[in-house]
Amino acid sequence: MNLKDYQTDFIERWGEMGQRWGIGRSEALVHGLLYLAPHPLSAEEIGETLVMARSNVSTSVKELERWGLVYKESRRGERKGYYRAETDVWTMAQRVIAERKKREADGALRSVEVCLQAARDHGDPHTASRMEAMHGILSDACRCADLALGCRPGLLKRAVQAAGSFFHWLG
Amino acid sequence: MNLKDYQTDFIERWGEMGQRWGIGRSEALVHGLLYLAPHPLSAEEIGETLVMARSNVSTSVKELERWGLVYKESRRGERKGYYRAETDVWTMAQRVIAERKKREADGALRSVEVCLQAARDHGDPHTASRMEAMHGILSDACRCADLALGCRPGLLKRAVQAAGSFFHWLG
DNA sequence: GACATGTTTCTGAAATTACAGAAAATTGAG
DNA sequence: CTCAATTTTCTGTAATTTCAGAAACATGTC
Repeated sequence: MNLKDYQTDFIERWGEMGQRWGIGRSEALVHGLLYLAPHPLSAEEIGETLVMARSNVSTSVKELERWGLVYKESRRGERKGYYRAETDVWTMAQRVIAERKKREADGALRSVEVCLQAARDHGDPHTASRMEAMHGILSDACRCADLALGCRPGLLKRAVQAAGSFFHWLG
Repeated sequence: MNLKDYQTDFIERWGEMGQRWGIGRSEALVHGLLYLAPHPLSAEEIGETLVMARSNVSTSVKELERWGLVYKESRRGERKGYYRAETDVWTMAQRVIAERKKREADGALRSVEVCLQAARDHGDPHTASRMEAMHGILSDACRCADLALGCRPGLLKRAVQAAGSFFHWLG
């Protein structure tokens, strides 16, 4: 695929940002390209366009499929796979929230639970109370994330926009 | 400082988790220790307890101070500095939100704005519309974060807990 | 001023991660 | 089944990141 300068620019910046969002650089580049592409692209096209090894493209699209940010399409009479990005940004947001909750909150919550139990068993109220506080906020955050994940993207959008507008209105 | 096994366990798990939250491993270890510690600790005590070079402790506490997760205290008649962690978990949450918004959202928003302008200037409506969608959700997310950052920790707590309870009540 | 204590910056080594290319496996067509 | 087109896994190298220790820098005491 032939990219304009400003598209290349977007994709590269997206690659940078992706790393901060917990997506690998290569994956983010592929995602950026597919997000802009008007048609699904084959692995070969992706690799050529981004000057990236095929193996790397393969790993990246697979990971993006796991996130739910990219879909593979097959065309009859062709064995080549074509990839397209999820283009609904609120659905994308849910996919990212889901993945990050799993990585960042669920694990932490379980760890704190284990340690909290140990602190209680050893009769250490100070340590236990610190851990309780941490446990409390982590489980609140998880419930909040589940709330965002349990609704249709359109509802999430309205909720977030309502909250934002309210804030804007406050000053 | 002498740690119990379950405290060491917590600190190590915290070190692991911290990395996923955008805090370096060493920094997270130091933070975990200070969060559990009943008294402020000196750099030396921190280094000894965690078996970590002084230089590393210095860098870590400085970075944690920058996040607003750790405070330095001086005692009169002593030149040694003592460090204590912020222990209010909702204040901690705000500090983390603030830092991550800065890293993850603000930069992305500016990048997308630049690219969107370029796409419009080149008369490319498809690319522009994709970028507009992305710009929209990023600015909504920023407003939402500002909402969480602009209130006292107690209010944030109530809001998040209310949202969570509502979800819980839904099933 | 000289000295001691505590802190920060610099530097290089070790560990980790990212990725291109090669090799292996899979899949569909005929 | 056989062959060729794709995809995936494996492997070694390059780049990045992390961090201990050394050196430089501050700060306070006498």
